[in-house]
Amino acid sequence: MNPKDELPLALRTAYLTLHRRSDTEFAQYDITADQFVLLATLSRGDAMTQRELAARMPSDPSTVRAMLVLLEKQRLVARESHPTDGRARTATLTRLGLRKFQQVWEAGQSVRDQMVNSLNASETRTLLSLLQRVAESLGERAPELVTDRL
Amino acid sequence: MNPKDELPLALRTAYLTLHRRSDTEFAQYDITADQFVLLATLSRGDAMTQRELAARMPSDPSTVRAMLVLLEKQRLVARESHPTDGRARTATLTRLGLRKFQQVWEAGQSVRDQMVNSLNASETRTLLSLLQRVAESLGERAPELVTDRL
DNA sequence: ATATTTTCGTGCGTATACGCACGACGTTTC
DNA sequence: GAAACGTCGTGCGTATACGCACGAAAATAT
Repeated sequence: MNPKDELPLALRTAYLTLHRRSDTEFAQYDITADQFVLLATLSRGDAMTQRELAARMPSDPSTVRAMLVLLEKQRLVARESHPTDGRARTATLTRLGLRKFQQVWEAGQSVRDQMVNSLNASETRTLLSLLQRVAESLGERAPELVTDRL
Repeated sequence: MNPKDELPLALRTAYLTLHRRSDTEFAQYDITADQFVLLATLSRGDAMTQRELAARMPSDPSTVRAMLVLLEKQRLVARESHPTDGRARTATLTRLGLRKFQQVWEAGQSVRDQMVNSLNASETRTLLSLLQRVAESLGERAPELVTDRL
């Protein structure tokens, strides 16, 4: 078995393990791991359209909408109509949402610690960089048949 | 922002990107990326209990059950009662399921290629090894308060 | 200015991911 | 052998992940 062939499964395993671990850690704050990602994204650039938010997470716009509906019920985020674009709605953290995020960021510290406690600083940087490159190379459109001729 | 703090999001982004890419690639075979993982797991050790299958994927047993129900409808897997354990049911690839898996493995080649086309062989091995270590360190139980005393 | 095209959010359908509680069966203990 | 305990699969509930089709609004073309 080539390393190449194992890579997808290893990536899947690592992610799902992280996700489970995060979910259990955040459960005491009545928040899911994915909601944490959404809150974190909002906290680093408030008041963006749902689509922009989805692009940054990254996630599907319709998924983000469903999440926003739930988070809005909990008063953690607010959606307002966009000032200039009549189609769009912007999402922002409420004050409660910001507080919640700060709390949960603290709680997540233990997960991040546990995640890297088997890596040294240099390995952490390496892993980060390799993950980013993989995501980038996969993010590009599939190499479609050349259509220049048409 | 420390690399440590970005690592979880980078892992998430890389995995979700891979998952989306795989889903679109496998769609023409009427199969999802996760179903591919299940078939691949079965193909490397046929006739295991649902729980064993779940442990190897890795996934939740109840998730695996739902997937098996769907795959059984498509005649790709079969479930039989365990020969000795009256509780358990074993899952196996049908002949159709094996053929399907072989086809889809071919189709997945392009995804795996695209995934590593920005990495050289050494980097691929490094990434694989780092991912495995991260998964391992996260897989252990959360560092609970020591209970030796009790 | 009007017509075409693109973009935004919404709503619906399906598949995963997981937790939890239940009944059935196995294993262990006494 | 009977009772206690553990393990397997099932069924249900919730949250994500995504595709697709729709109407509304913006951007573009003519």
